[in-house]
Amino acid sequence: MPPSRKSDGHGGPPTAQDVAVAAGVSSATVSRSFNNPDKVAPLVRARVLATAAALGWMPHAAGSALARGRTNIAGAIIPTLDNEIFAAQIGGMQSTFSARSVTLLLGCSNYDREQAFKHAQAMLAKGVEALAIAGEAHKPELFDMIAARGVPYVVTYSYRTDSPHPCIGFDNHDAFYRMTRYLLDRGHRTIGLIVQPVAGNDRIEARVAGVRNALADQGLGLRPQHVREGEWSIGFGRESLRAIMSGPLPQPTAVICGNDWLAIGALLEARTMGLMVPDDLSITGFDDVAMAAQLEPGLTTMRVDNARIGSLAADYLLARLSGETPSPVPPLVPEFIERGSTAPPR
Amino acid sequence: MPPSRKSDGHGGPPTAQDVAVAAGVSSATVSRSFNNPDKVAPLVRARVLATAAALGWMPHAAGSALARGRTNIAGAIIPTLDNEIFAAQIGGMQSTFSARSVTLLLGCSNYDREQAFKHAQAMLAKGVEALAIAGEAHKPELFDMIAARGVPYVVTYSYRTDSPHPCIGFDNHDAFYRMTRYLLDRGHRTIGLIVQPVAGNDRIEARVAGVRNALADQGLGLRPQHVREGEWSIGFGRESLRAIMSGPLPQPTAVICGNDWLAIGALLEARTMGLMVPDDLSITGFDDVAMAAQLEPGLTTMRVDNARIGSLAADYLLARLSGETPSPVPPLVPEFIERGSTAPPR
DNA sequence: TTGTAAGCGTTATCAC
DNA sequence: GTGATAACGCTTACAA
Repeated sequence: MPPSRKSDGHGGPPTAQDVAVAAGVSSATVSRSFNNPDKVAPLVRARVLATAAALGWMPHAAGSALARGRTNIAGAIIPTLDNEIFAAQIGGMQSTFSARSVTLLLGCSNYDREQAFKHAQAMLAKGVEALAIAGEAHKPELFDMIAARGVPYVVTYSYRTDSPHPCIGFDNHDAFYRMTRYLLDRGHRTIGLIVQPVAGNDRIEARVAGVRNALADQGLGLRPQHVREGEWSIGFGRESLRAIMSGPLPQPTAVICGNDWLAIGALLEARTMGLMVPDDLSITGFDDVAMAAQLEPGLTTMRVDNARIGSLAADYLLARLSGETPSPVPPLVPEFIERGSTAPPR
Repeated sequence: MPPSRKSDGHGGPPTAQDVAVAAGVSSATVSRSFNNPDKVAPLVRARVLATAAALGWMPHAAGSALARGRTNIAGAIIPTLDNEIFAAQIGGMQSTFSARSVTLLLGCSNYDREQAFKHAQAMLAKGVEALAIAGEAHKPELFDMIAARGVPYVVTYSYRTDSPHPCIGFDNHDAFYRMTRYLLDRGHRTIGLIVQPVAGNDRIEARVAGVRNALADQGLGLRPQHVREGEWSIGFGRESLRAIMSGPLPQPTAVICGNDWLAIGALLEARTMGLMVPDDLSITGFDDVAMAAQLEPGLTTMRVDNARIGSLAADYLLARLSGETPSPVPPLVPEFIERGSTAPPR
């Protein structure tokens, strides 16, 4: 039988008080032995530590949170873990926080503002001391609530120079502007676009705007029949490419995809349709998933260090928690990766 | 300026006491208005709710945890979010917990027992009321500690009928036994194996044992030069297949892979080497990732509903928390998916 | 129906 | 160097 059950008078896990009586000291000394080791006689401390270990005591966080006014809990709200970019971000954040013994509360909004708000509320009630939130397309009440509690926060994945929020991420508009410019520079004039749902997703909105603006700068535009919006999946990529390439003329000589999975679908479908990539059609993705380099031809795409976004966010928040006023984190710059799926049009 | 800052006497977020004075009631009534609405006069309650909303009050979880002895926090420990199967599990768990307003604390062990133990310790200190732990290959102290605190827990992903732990997952041994039998039944006699690192991973260990036992039942075995163990990645799959197929004769007519990414690597490398799949070589995977169906030929694999593992685990733990003694959850059965990457040997 | 008051487990401020 | 003791914010008998 484990020593901590029933061996004390009151069931449940042992308290500092239990340790105190067992060690023949006061509960204050128990607390000090752990939090202010220098202020307690070495011998006494050794005894306290030993009995604490014997009883399997660990300080109950709720009590200490109340007394200290600190919880050592941070929260992260992301749309979904199904997307590996968010999974990687959480992984990076988790490990950075964990190194400073901050535990991470996780909430997934499923791209729903209401759920995101609920999670934020629950987390603030749990006393999170810092909050990382993916994207800035949220209910204003969410940010009001955070501000009202004075909890440091960051918005991840978005980055606009004129954003009212501290951002850690990259400029989605700029990334897709660059990608579009790359294609324009190679001579493409008719370009298609396959993207994730725009509604309530400021990152995708920015990407689409980036494409449109790059085209507009050359006096060009997207034809409606060349634009497809839907769930990011290989399947939707395939279906969209077929729709675009079997629609009315003129057909695009290049298709920009909102992420690699859409692009991989497009690439595979192009192959199925007997189109030569990149000669008949250039295709670009985003994220540089492992598969992007393995296809034949390889996928031209852009890479972002997602885990780094997470750890940068954690670093920033940790700095805020230690009272510092960290300088704004400069935007990450997605790395352009040119592979075989792009070329000048025939 | 938000109403909750400085408008009260003491800085920081408003407390139930602040709401109480503002509404002209006692703090007990504030608490009741939220937790026992029937026990308070409708008019008073309305007033309390209104002022609480006006002040932006929400109960501080640490206080209520202390008073109630309940935290409404659960913890999950997984190896890594980089693997989509764990990400999916956490997603399912998160959403089920969240529907019952339990928030989820996340810890990633990076396949390191020590880290897993540390996370468990930190989580217990935070007062998690339930714990889900991936796999059962952990320090015994971890389970002792959990038992000492009387916290309900489940082991996910593993399933052995004789496990001392409540398990929610599938029988890894059985799954790979079946897969091997499938190949044997089709006439394969020399089979290769490419798997993830076995050390400290009971699931992979079980998979390897499943393959070996199915072979042994036919008086066969794995030749050392046909077995490769390393990080799961397309790259390692490629490299391993090349090593196996360019090694000494006899070469295997089928290669079993520990997951789909290894198998996809093997498939691509086989193509590069000019081997015909499935005629020259059969290849199998595990997980049924989206890409598995898209390759040419499609990958024969097995599918597990990972999100379901997460939500079943959450359901089980929630039941335990409401004092029930849920009957053991039967093992999930991975669905066998036959595609073009397997055939009888030439 | 409502208020009073006693905890919950910890830490911090005092005295000693 | 150590021990009382008073918070911390909330819930819940128990009284009124």
